[in-house]
Amino acid sequence: MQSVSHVAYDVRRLSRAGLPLGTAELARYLVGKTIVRNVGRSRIVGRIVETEAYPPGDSSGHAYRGETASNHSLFLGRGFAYVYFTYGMHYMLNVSAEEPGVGAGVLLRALEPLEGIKLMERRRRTEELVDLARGPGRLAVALQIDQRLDGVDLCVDGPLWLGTEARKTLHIGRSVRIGITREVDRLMRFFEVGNPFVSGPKSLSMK
DNA sequence: TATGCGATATTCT
DNA sequence: GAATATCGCATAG
Repeated sequence: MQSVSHVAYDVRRLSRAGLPLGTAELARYLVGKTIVRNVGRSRIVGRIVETEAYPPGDSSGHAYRGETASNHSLFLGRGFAYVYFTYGMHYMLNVSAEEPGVGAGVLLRALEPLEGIKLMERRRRTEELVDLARGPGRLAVALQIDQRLDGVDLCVDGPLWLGTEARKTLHIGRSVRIGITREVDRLMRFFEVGNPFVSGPKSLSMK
């Protein structure tokens, strides 16, 4: 029997012009879209099922205190990768939002694995499908993300890009964000309702 | 399902 | 020195 990881999905790159203006709008738009990681001759494809918006002026966002060497990618305009390292061991992958010169980003928090599942299993050291990319740290490991991908244009052919949806997206829910201590009440987290690959407590992902 | 803890490195105070 | 957009393992309910 053919393994799921060998199915080729017909996903095409999202164009920058097609990305909505506004950080929250982009975060919502990206739920159901795909992310494609080319590594060597193989590729990994995941369906984005959970995101968080960190809009301009939000004190929980990394761009809040202005542009620095480390958060530069958040200011490139929309559709670029912003990769950072936290908790001493985890990389996080964001998509920059807003116009060039304005710092904002969308954190990709969870994927539904579609293609390259064997590669993800190897990297994650587990064969538990729902755990491969559920949570931002796991997602980065599964996609082989590190600081070398910081600043990559996600709208051109290359090591990492955003793709069209592989299937219809049903209901998109909204909640507070996870793991932050400032601006905790803003409803800036988006997810596909009922999708088992969404991270966080179930109580946050009902609607 | 919830809560607690330790691991670990970069950034900011 | 403290905090951190987390994870995996432990234990309890």
